Amino acid sequence: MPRSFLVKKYFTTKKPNYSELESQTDPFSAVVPERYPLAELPTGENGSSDACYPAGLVWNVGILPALYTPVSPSTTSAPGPLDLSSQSSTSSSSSSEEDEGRTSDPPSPEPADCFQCTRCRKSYSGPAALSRHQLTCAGGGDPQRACSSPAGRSSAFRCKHCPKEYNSLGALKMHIRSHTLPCVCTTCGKAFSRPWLLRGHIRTHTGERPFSCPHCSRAFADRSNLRAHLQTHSEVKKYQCGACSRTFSRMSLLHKHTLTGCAST
DNA sequence: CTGGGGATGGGGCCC
DNA sequence: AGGGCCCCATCCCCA
Repeated sequence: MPRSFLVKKYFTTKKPNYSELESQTDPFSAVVPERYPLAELPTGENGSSDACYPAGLVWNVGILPALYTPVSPSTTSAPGPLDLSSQSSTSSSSSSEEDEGRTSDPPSPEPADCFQCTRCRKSYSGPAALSRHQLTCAGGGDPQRACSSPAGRSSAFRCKHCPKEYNSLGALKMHIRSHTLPCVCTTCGKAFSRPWLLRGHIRTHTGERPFSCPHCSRAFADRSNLRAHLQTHSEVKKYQCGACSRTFSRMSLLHKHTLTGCAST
């Protein structure tokens, strides 16, 4: 089943009031227990502006139901592309090739994306999209691949915690959050790089499950998990074994299938 | 062993 | 320019 049921815009209303979550200089020292090791905290310019969660603030989950509406999938069931054999299982930073398989939207046989990044070779449909991409393009985020073009290589912004380099301060700041983990759960002290990650985590405490399956009674706290679940309702699943044509709801299952020995191989 | 759910991380894009 | 969201990917665990 294609994920044409995945309507892109579920949220028509605006988000939680993040002004509540303003600057806390060091949320970790008092809140985070030892069992949640944190990356080394940067001082000054990098750390302070990244804090998003004031000590003592507990998310008002009461506002969430109004913000998250259940998925209302379309009922289209045209079989989608299943050949995902080129997907990598190990790389979390998608390469340009992998990026083309990231979505199960029907592939355009002749991509209209004729604006190509000279660094990472990703294609975009318009100059604006390309321009936006190039603000943060570091060759896919992989330092090994970053801006290999001699002319294009600027690497003006380098993370001081790891080898990653970025071409914009904004991209670097976002990356640094993965080191500083400024968003701290006041319930358990676990820290996250982004507010929405924390929000999802807090649902594990509250039990809130705003994403309901339209085919059964199950509900999920996370949209991605609902999406994975919806695969289980589909007869033809997204990931197909190239050898035996058997389909799987998850790539990990397909991987297991191939590794443990597909009967057709 | 397989399939599925829970939880989480990160890049890209939209506003 | 930056915040926030979307989507994908992956790991872990359990039935």
